[in-house]
Amino acid sequence: MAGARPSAPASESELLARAQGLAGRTLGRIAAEAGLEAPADQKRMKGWVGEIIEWCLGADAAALPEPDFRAIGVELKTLPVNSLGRPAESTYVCVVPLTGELGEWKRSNVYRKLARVLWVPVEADRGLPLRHRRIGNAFLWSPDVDEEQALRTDWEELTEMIARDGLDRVSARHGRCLQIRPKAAHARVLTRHASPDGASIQTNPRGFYLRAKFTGEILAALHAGGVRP
DNA sequence: AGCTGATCATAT
DNA sequence: ATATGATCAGCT
Repeated sequence: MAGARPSAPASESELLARAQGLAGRTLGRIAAEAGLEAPADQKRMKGWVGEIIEWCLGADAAALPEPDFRAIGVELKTLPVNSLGRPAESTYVCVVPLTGELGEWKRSNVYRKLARVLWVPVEADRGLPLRHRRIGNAFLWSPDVDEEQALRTDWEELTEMIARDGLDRVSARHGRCLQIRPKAAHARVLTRHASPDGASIQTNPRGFYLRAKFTGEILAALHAGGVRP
């Protein structure tokens, strides 16, 4: 790498200022500053956008089950947006725990991951090469009361459904803002899961995802001048 | 066009 | 295999 990785930000305002400093720049440009080149094969480097932004901002918890910015407890999420500025994809949150207790909402990984998020919109039209994609205006977010209620309701319903009917009865069609979808290298990857009757079975790992409709509403509230906590 | 199920890269 | 980072691809 040509450039040195920035140190971790010491505060939310420092992180936000850094992230907003990326607005309008292309991924090719910030990659060059890190001594990298944007991959030509964007179909294979699915996580590259998130990783380069993490690098630029000094995230220090990569590949750990913790917030990206450990000291200040902030999670970084890039938000792929189309030419209209609307989210083009769902947002992965975390894996669905398949063993152990159900727990309660406020102790769930979903709640903890989403408690404080730095959203970084990035252009993501499929025909646009990675190096030409521009970064948008980053913003800090926590769920407001309505959003948290909606997330909590989905989480509790999905969790109860798994316990009552089994994971294999839960599809991506369930959940208004939070959904469950496969999360693995491929469909043959299996992990252990306790079925409702107590038997241990093998199943494809799943993840919690935010629907694009939900993240789109977060963006819309911003543009409407909504005040956020 | 939107959505669901499947998939790709990397680190531990 | 499990977790991180996500987007792809095909069907409705």
